[in-house]
Amino acid sequence: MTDRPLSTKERLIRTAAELFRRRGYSGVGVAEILEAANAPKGSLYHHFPNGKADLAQAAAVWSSDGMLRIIAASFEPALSFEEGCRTLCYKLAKLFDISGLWETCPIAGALTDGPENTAFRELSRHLFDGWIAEFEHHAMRFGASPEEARRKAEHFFILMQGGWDLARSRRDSDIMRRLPLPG
Amino acid sequence: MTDRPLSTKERLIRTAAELFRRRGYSGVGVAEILEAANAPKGSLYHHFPNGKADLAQAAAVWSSDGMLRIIAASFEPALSFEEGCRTLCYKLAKLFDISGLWETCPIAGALTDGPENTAFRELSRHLFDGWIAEFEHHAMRFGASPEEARRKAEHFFILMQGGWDLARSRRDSDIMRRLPLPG
DNA sequence: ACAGGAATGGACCAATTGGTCCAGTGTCCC
DNA sequence: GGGACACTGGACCAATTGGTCCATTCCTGT
Repeated sequence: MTDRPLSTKERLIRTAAELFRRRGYSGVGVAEILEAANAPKGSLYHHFPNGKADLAQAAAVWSSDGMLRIIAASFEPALSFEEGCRTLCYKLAKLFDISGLWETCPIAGALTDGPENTAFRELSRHLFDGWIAEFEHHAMRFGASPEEARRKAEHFFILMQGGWDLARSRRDSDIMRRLPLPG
Repeated sequence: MTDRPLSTKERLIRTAAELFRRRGYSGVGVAEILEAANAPKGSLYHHFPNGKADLAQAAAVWSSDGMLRIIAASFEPALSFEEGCRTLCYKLAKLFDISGLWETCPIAGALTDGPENTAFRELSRHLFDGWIAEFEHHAMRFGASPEEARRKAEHFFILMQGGWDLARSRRDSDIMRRLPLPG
C-alpha cells in the first residue's frame, strides 16, 4: 500500500466520496467535508471552481473507477460469468461490512439526490453504463452472444443495485452474498 | 375520485411525499414543502411536533400504503405470481412516466438520505418488509411453499428496487417493463 | 351563546448553508 | 536570486436552514 501523503485535492475527493456515499449529496455540508479532509475552504474552490457540485462529480468518478477495478479483479480470475458475479458480490458484502453497514452505491450517493440536475444524471448514467459495459465484456469473454451479454450485464447490475438497497435497509451484508443470480 | 378538499395535514403529507421522492429528504427544505402545500409554518409544527423528521416518516407511511394498494391491485386478478409481478411492473412504469421520469422508491426518498438515523432506517425496513410480506402472501396463494414464497418475494423486491434505480438513471420506464423476472 | 381546544398565520431566531475574495505562502524553473 | 504561479488560510457574506413562540381565528360540543 502506498502511504505517501495524499494531495489536498485527493483527500477532498476521497472524503467527499465516503461522506456522500453515506448520507447523500444534500445530506453532507461543505464545511463537514472540509473538516474531515483537513482542508481549508480556499483549496476547495481552487481545485473545484464550481464548488460542491464539481467535487461530487469528481467523487463519483473516483468511486466508479474504484468499482471498475473491483469488477475486473472479480471477473478476471473467474471461470464463468456466474462465478465472477458471485465473487464480486462477496467482495461488495465485505466492503459493506467494513463500512459499518451504511454505505450504498457510491454513485447514487454522490449524484442521486440534490437538484434534479441534468449534469448529475447524465454523469451517473455514463458511469453506470461503464460498469454494465464491463460486465458485458466479461460475459462475452465466456462465450455469450452480444445480445445475451447485454441482457446478462443489465440483469446483474439491477440485482446489485437492488441488493444494495435491501442490504442497507436490513443492515445485512448476507443479502449481497445470497443474491439470486440466474443459472 | 373523491375531490373534497384535503385537510392541511393531509396536504402536507402528500406534497412532502412527492417532493422527497424526487429529491430526497435533505434535498427538500421545510419552506418549500410549506409553500407547495400552501400551509403555514405553525400548522406543520402543530401536526408534526418533531417537524421535518415526523413529516418524512408520515410521508413514507402514506406512500407505502399507496404502494400496498397497487401491489394488491396487481396481484389479486392475476393467475400466477409471475403475472402479478409483470402487472405491477407495468403499473410502476406508467407512474414513472407520469412523474416525468424522476421519481424513485418513495421510501428511499423520504428516509434514506439525511442523518444516519436509526428511527428512519427501522421504519424503512419495516415498510419494505410490509411489501415483501405482501409479495410472499401472493406467492403462497399460487401454491409456493413458505420458503419458496419468501425467496421469490425478496427476489422480486430486489429486482424492483434495482430496476427503479436504473430506470431513473436512464430515464427509461421500459426498464421496469422488461425487468428480468424469473420463470 | 359560549367555552375551550384545535388549527392557523406569521414574526422572529440562531445556526448553518454554499460561496467569494484576497493576502499570504510555498515551490518550481529560469 | 527572482519571477511566476499553484496553493493555502481564513475573514467575510447573503441566503437559507429547521425551529420556536404566540396572538388570533376557527370549529366543535353543550
